[in-house]
Amino acid sequence: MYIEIDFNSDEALYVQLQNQIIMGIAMDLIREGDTLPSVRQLADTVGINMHTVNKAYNILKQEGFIQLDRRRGAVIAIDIDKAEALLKMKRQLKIMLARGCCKRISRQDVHALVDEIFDEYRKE
Amino acid sequence: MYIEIDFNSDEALYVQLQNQIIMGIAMDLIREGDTLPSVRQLADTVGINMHTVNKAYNILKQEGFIQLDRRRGAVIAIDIDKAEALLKMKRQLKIMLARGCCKRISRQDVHALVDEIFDEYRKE
DNA sequence: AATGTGTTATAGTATATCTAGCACAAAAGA
DNA sequence: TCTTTTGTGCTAGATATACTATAACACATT
Repeated sequence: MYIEIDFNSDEALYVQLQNQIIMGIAMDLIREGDTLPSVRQLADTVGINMHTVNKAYNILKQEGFIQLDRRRGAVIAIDIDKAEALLKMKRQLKIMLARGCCKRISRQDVHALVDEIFDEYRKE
Repeated sequence: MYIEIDFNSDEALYVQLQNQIIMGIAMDLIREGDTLPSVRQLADTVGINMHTVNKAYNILKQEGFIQLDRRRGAVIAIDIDKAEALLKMKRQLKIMLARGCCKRISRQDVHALVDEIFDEYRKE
């Protein structure tokens, strides 16, 4: 699994790390039980500071995507709190759809986008 | 149209202003041609600094939701660049759906959420 | 004993956010 | 005309966040 960082992005580095890892899980590039690189190793290969990686890992742990262990390092371990996840998604969708609505994006447009993206993710 | 600010939120004040105004447009509480309060007036009623309101207005202008005029103030004027809006939405959806996918949120769950939210917005 | 984990502490720099005050020109109202 | 209000531009300071840099710690593995 390759992780690419855009230093010119306005997104914080640790957020970019989070997103890449989460998308890696969704696309099945890494699975439950797989280990991520150590904080020092990932920091080296990406070219950023150890603490920035550590911050990303800690948030991922807090959000229930990985577990951190002194022996094994960072391990993919999804804590499925679907109700909580749905609430968060709804909050985000509310403002995203408001923006789209103003720009005349239809309900069908959104459904199409969702389907298109979902096709790249988990094949269940 | 009422605007409420949560000072305990982790969201920046100017972002909260943006979102409230955009949702106001989506819910048809304010329409094309309507004017928003002046920066000083809104700042007073909300209890924040003038420049914070000014920042929100300027971003809204840049994103094509309002026009700023010295005579009329801030006027709702949607610049419909649907293609651009779709691109932005897709970028956001990509990471949002990845998170949901990891938490076992199904395609149908998302469609239901989208419909539920859309019902509160523009009746076309 | 050496190495590799995550973890914590401290410090420094840079950027973002919010507030405050001032000045100016254009527009509106009395 | 006079006054007020408007958006705009500018500077400045306070606070928080982001990122980097070192260093050290506790634990497990080799």
